[in-house]
Amino acid sequence: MSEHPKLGPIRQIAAHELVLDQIRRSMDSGQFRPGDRLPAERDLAEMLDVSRTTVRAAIAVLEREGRISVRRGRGGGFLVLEPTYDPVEARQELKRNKMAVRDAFDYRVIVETGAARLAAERRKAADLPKLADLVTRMDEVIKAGRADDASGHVTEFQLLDSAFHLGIAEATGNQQLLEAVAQGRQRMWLPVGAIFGHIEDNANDHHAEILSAIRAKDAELAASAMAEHINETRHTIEAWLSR
Amino acid sequence: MSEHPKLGPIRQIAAHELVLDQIRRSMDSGQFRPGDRLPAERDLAEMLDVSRTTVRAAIAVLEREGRISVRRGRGGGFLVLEPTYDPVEARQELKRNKMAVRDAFDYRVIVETGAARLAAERRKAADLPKLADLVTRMDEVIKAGRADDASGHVTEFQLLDSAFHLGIAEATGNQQLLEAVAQGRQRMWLPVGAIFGHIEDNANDHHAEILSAIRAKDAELAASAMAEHINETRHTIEAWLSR
Amino acid sequence: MSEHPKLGPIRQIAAHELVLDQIRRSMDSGQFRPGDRLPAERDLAEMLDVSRTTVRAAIAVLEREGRISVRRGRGGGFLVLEPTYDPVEARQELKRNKMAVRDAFDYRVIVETGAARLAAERRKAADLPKLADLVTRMDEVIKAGRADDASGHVTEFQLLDSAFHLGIAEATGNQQLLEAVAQGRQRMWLPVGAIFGHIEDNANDHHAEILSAIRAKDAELAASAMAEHINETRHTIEAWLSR
Amino acid sequence: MSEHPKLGPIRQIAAHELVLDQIRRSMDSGQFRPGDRLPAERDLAEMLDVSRTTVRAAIAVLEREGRISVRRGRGGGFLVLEPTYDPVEARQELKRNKMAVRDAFDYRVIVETGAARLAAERRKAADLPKLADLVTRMDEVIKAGRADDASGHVTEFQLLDSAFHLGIAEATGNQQLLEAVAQGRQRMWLPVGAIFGHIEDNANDHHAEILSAIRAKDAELAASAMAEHINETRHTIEAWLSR
DNA sequence: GTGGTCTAGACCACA
DNA sequence: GTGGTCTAGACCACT
Repeated sequence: MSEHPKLGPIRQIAAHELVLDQIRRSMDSGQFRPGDRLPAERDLAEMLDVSRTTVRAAIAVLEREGRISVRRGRGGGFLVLEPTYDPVEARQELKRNKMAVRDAFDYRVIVETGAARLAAERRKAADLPKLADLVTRMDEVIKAGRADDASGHVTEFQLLDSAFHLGIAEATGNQQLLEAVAQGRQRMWLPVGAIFGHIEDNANDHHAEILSAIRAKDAELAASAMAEHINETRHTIEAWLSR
Repeated sequence: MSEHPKLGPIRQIAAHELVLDQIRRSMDSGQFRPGDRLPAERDLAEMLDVSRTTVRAAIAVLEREGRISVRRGRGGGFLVLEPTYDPVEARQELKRNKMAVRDAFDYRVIVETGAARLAAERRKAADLPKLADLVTRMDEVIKAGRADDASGHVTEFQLLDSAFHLGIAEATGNQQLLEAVAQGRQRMWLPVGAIFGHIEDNANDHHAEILSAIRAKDAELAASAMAEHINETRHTIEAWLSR
Repeated sequence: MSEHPKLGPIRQIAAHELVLDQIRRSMDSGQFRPGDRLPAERDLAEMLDVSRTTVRAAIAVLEREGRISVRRGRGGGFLVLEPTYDPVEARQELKRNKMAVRDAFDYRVIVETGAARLAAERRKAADLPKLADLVTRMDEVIKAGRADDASGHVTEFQLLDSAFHLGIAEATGNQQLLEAVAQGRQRMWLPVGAIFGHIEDNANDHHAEILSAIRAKDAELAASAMAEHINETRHTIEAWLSR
Repeated sequence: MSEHPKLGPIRQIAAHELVLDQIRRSMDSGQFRPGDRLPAERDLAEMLDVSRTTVRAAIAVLEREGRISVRRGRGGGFLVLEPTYDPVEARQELKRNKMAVRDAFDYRVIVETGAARLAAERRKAADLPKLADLVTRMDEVIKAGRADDASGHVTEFQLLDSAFHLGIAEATGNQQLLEAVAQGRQRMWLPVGAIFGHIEDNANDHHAEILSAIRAKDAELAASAMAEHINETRHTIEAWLSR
């Protein structure tokens, strides 16, 4: 009945390391992809709220790693390069990714299913319109054929989808849960690199079902619908990873 | 289907702030209580892996806050003081704590129940002896009457209990889940300050039940036993908070 | 027995300043004279291995100084203007130049005489044909009457002459000496502005004499012939400066 | 008769490169030797008139090269390390050094002998006392036995000696010559690394002889005494290099 | 309008 | 009092 915080070693991380992490993660997660340009040095500095010097320290590492190429002058910038391909490395990477996907979905199923159940119990009337609106808009996107995007960029559908799942977590009124859901979704994308842009045909049907259960305050139905929904995504992604 | 990591502001924290946080948390969580002495400066420095200067910076803040008293010479050290009592502050604090406990237990129920279910499905034979041993040792502690401890210090039972819950998470083979369980337990204790040392009479019965379900690979039983166990702790703590 | 390099201030010079210096020096030394056009911006940029922007920065200064006039469009370019004449300034300039000429020739006499002596001692057989060829070609130029050139441009004779003197320095096998000779010759021309194109009648006789001494490995003769040769040039130039 | 300055490529050198050069040269020339500490970062910055950042860029290179070791905290600093010894490299280095010494002395003999001759011709009465004083002081140093110094640091004698030779160049009234003498002396020390601290027994006798010739305005005697003096140093150093 | 470099000053952690 | 890091701003060269 414990698990007290003990006094453990302090690890201070240099700001430029943090910057490096963030940029790397952004590239890994497909926010910036080969052929894209990173924001200008000055913009990165502002977005990250650090000085240009600090940004440069991180950029220098990325350049040495061969992940970006730096060009000067107008129209220059940081060009995201194709990752160098090493078959052995790639196989290990795939294996690591499969494990990561498994872990991430274990976590998502548990956390989001729990969140859906709790949301069904605790949701306020005011939580519903926002969620309903998101479902409607996702429907429109799908009908307009804008859902599939081979480009791998963050699609309109993905943004709406994300807002829906986080919206449910928000309806639980539990901040910790909201963070956990966000984290779970983030980790899900890391190994996939967001290159994956496919949407299951019935994804939004699931959303509607979940919403309906939450509206009806049917906790168990909300939970099971969410579980089914996430597991479907899981299978799609696992199949894609093994393609 | 999104939630990409975006580039957000970097926040670097000075080492002495981190030290300060850790010491504060240790005092808040009852690891060090009024009348105790903190470890010597050099020991703190070594434990935290920072220089003595840095420790001093943190200590100075605590002294200014009146949370510790610094005494020099032989028999000196850092004496933890009684927190100053402010009734308004205290009431707000209580309210905040109730919310925090609610959130923490929401989270624990979801995450640990999910972990128990998964552990029942995935556990290997090798995972069982360790868990069984912990249950046996907790039994001994209880029978020896060493379980209750008004001192607020980390008790033998708490350590074993913690090891048991984390052991289950470990049996899922999912690192992310293990971290989530650890985090949930840690957050549970923050608002309680670990001053609370009471153990429910039947806590270890629950443990045995959970273990038995996991051994039998009965996922649903493991999940429900875990849920019941955590909810019981929840009620005990909520009652104590409202005392 | 010392004179160690000490740590002194670093002075970094902007690229456009260096460009400015070079262009100015070229004009001062008569490589470009009033009425001439400087090479086109893109050509200057290429010759100097800098960007056009940088060249423009230098050009802008020259224009402000009234040393060139910038004309746009076809037939445009950078027209080198007549330097504005100021009698007081001119007299001071002359005096400065006389001193500079004296210093430069002190240096040349010392360095090139030493180089000639050393060349006579160390020259390899392979060094001789090249020097002999240069003497022959200078003879031809003189006989063809192409030696005198009032235009102030770098003449054929001057190029050959320079190659001869540097060739001797090269025959010593001492890089430092070669640099010193090149530097001495360059400094000699700075104050004269190369407007001076007169060649002493017997200049090439001296060259032949020096070469002969070097061929014979007669160090003292090589040295004295070189000294006499340089001193003759010195007198010619000093006379011209006082005209 | 030319050697005009032509338009050649501009090479802008980053400030930190210049800093690097200076520090390296200082170490190569023995101003800072293994076991010494370089001046503190802030002091270097001030001495070199650049910012600490710029100094650090240079220091980082030296550290990567393994030429210095960086220590933090009071009493820390930049420790000059023993150069790593590589026998093949060392032999090549020796050969390069022998050539460099030969070149440097070729140059010194020529330039300083010329300077001595010119000084004898042009010296003013006011030039003599300073030179005489230096000779006297060197005598004292020798008699006091302070001349030899195995430590390799810049010795008192070396400083006086340097001042004497430069003083002669100064007495010619020719700035260019003064620079040339300074440069020659500097280059002489580079390959030797100033580890060499031996003084020839009769070094100061030579000085006295040279001074006496200059006082007497005997140009040829001044020249020949200087030549003999420098050649003696040359042999000493060449012998030392081949030890 | 991009990256490249430098500056001056500050705060920090360290010994 | 040392090096380690960051900041805010500036100027520069390039495209």
